[in-house]
Amino acid sequence: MENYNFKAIEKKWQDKWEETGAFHAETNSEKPKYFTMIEFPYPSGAGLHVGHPRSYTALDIIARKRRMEGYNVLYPIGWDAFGLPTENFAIKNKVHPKIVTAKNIENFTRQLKMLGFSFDWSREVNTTDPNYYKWTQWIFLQLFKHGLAYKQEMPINWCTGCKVGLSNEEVVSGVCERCGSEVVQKRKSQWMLKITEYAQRLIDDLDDVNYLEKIKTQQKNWIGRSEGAEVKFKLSTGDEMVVYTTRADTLFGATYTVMSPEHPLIEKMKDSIKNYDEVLKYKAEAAKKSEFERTELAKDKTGVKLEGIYAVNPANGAELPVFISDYVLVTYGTGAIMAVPAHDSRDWDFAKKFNLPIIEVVSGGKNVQEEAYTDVYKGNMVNSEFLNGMPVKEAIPAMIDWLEKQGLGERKVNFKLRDWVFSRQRYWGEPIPLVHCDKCGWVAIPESELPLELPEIDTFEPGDNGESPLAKAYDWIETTCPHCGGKAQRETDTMPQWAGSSWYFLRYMDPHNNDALASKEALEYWSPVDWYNGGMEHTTLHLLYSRFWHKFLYDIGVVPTKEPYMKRTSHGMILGENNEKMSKSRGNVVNPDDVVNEFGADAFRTYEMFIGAFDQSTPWSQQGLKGCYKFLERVWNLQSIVTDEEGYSADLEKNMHKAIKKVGDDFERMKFNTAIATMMSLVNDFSKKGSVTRGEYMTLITLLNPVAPHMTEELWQIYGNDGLLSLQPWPSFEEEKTVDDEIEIVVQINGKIKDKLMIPAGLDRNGTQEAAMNTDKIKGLIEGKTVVKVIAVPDKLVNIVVK
RNA sequence: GCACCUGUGGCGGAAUUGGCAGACGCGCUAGACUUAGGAUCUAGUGUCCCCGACGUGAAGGUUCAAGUCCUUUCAGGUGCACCA
Repeated sequence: MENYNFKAIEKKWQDKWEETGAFHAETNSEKPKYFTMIEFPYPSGAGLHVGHPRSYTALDIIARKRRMEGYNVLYPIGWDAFGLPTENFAIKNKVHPKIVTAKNIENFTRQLKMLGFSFDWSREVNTTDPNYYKWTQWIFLQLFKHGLAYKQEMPINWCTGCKVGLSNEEVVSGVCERCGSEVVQKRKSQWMLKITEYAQRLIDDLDDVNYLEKIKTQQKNWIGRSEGAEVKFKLSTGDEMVVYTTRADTLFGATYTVMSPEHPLIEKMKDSIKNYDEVLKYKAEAAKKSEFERTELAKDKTGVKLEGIYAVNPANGAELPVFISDYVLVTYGTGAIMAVPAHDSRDWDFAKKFNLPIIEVVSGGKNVQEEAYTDVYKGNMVNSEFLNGMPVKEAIPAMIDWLEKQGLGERKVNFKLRDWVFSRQRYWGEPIPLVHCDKCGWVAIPESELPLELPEIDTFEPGDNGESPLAKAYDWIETTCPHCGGKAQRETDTMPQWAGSSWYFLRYMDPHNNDALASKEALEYWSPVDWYNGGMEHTTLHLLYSRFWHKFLYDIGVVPTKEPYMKRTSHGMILGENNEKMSKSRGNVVNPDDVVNEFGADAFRTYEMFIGAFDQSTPWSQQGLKGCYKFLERVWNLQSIVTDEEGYSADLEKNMHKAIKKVGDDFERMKFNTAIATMMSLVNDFSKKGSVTRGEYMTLITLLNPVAPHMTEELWQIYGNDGLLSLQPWPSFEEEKTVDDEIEIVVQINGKIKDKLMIPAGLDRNGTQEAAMNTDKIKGLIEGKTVVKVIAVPDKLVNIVVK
C-alpha cells in the first residue's frame, strides 16, 4: 500500500475528468434533468475566499449524488465580472478593466479547478463578454419596448473626492468608503425599471417555490405590502390633500397633518402660506441632508407649520394645522399623512416637540400623554362617535367603508418597494443600448446592432459633473437616430452589476447560442433551476431582481416558467479563527491555495462540509482541518485490512444499510457535517473490528465520493474497478435492514432514568410495558409505591408514574 | 426602533417527530510504540461532596416526559431603516 499522496492523486483525476468530459451536461438527454446552481463569483483580485467553496462544495455534493442517481446534471460556472472594484483598480493602475478581469478570471479558474468541482466548464459564461451582454442588452430593450424602462431625475451618492457616483454600500457614515471625502446627494436623470408593477406577483408566486422560510420573509418585507386607505382632506385654500393611512380607525384622533417637504401642493399654495420663506428654507435644508443624516436624526423631529392654512378632518370637521417635515417621505404613499400622536410613535415624538394635542381614540394602553399606544390587537375605540366600542380590527374596515360611502376616501394597497435605479455613471458595465434624438426622444437601437460594445477608451475616470466616463468617447456617442436618420447621441450610462446576474442561469442552458439568449428547446428542457444556493446577503436584491426579469420574460413568451428558481437555500459565513469576519485588515484570512497545498483539495472540501451547520456562520479552525485530513488518511489506510469478501459482513450489515440511508438523507437536508460524522463512525467500526470487506469498503468510498472525489476515485481504481467512480450508481439500502432486531429502551420512574434494557424491536405497547416492569431493579424501586400511570412508547421508553 | 436568526462541555457542533442531552471531530489526560514526537495506536474526558444528584443564556408555564412547545426576559448576529 502506498502512502496517501494527495498531490499526485488530485491532479491525475482532475485531468481524467476533463479528458473524458465526465461532467458535461447534455441538452435533451434521455435521463431526467437536474439543474443545480451556485451564485457565480465576482472574480476579484484577492482570489478565492474560503467562503466560496462552502457553497460550491455543498452543491457539488448534490450534483455528484444526482449524477450517481441517474440524472443528467447541469452544474455550471461563470463570472459576474462587471463591477466597481475592477474599475477602481483599472483607474488606479491605468490598466484596462478587460485585462484586469481576464487575469482575475484566470486565477479563479485555476483555484476552482484545483478543488475538483464537477462544473461543466464547457458552459462557462462571462457577463463582460460581448456575446453575453448582447443578451443583457436585448432584455433591456424588451423592457424598454414594453414601457418598463423610463428616465427620471433621481439623487445619487456623489463622492466629492473621487468624483464618482457611489452605491449605498460604499457610503459609510456619510463619507466615501475609500477616500473619506464627503458624500453629497446629486440629482441625475437615471434609467429606472418598473419592478413595482410586479410587486404583487413577486409576493404571490413565493407560494409556488421552495425557498427557506426566512428568505421568503425577507422578500416579503422588502416588497413591504400594506393595506390601508387614501383619505381626502380639504384644505382652507380649497385644495385637496390626500393622505395614506393604515389606521383609518384613528381618524378621530388626528390632531394635525404633515406633508413631505417635496410635496407639490406646497408650491401650488405658496401665495396662501404666510411663512413661505421659512418653508423654502426648510425645504432647502432637507434637500441638503443626505439619506444618512435623515435617518440618523430619526428621533429628533423637525418641521415647519404652514401658517395661514388648515386642513379639515373629514370625519368630524375639525380644523387641523398643516406641517411640513422630513419624517414624511415623498416617495411613499401620497407624501402626506394624517398624524395621530396618541397611536403612532413618530407622530407622538413630533407632537411633543411642537406641543400639539394628543387625543386617545383606542383604549387599552397606558396614558397616551406618556407614550403612544400602537397595538392593533387589543383595545377598543373611544372618542370616535360611530366607532366607539369596536375593536381596532373591526374599526379599520368600518371606517374605510364609511369614507368610501361618503366619497371621502378609498381602500388602497401600497408597497415599500421602489422602482429599480438602473443607471450607473461608470465605464465597466453594459452600455445601455439607446440613443437620444432631439426629434424622436429616446430610441432603441436595432436588435441587429447588438451587442453595443463598450468603446475603447484610455481613461476610465468619470467626469467632474458625475457623467459616465463614456461621455468622453465622442466618436462613439455621436450616431444617427434609427428612427428618423437624424443626428442622435448614445446613452452614456451603463447598467448596474445586478443586470448580468439577473438572467445568467438562462444562458447556462445554451451558452453559445448566437440567435437567442438560449434556444426554446434548451429553455424548455432545463427550466427551472432545481436548486440554487447562495449567500444570505443576496437573498433580497439579487433574488428579487432576477425574479422580476424572469417574470417579464415569461410574460413576453421567452421563458416557459413563472419562477426562475424552484428551491433556494443559503449558507452561513466562514469566520476567521478569532470568530471575526475574515479580512486582510484583521489578519485572519485563510488562503485556499495554502490549505490545498498542505492538506489537499479533498481534505479542504471535507473540512468545509464538516466545519459546522451549513446554514450557520462558524469560525475556521486549522485543528479541525487537520482532523478531517486524518479521517481521509484513515480511510486510505483501511486498505491494509480489506478482505476479499464482496458483500457486507454479518455483524456490520445493519450499520452499512443505516449509513447509506443516513448519508443520503443528510446530503439532501444539507446536514453535511452529520453525514461525514456517520462515515467517520463507520471507519471507527472497521478499525475496531480490524477488518473490512471489499464490499463494505467500496460502499464507503462511494458514499464519500461526492465529498472527497479524488481520493475515492483512486481507491476505486486500485481495487480494479472499471470506469469512473463519479459515474457509478449511488448505493442502495434496504429499509428493513436499517432497523435493529433488538433495541435498548429506557425505563423511567417519574421521568428519571432508572434502568435500561434490551427488548425485541417492534414490540407493542403492552409487551414493552411488561418487559420494563419486570426487571429486578424496577420491581425493587416500585415496591411499596402506588403505580399511578405507565406510559410506554414502543422502541423508545417506559415511564412509570408512582406515588 | 422594526423584522428575522442564534444561544447546548474547554472549542466546532449532534439530538429529522416532545421520549437516553453532549453523536462525530478538535483539544486535554494517561498508556503503548519510539533515539525523538507537533507522527501513529489504545483508553478516558459535561459538572458536583462521584452512592446519587445537577445540567441546553435567565425566569416562569404546559406535559407522565421539554434543548425541542407557550409566556416574559437577557445576550449576540444579520437585514431594513421615520414606509404612516
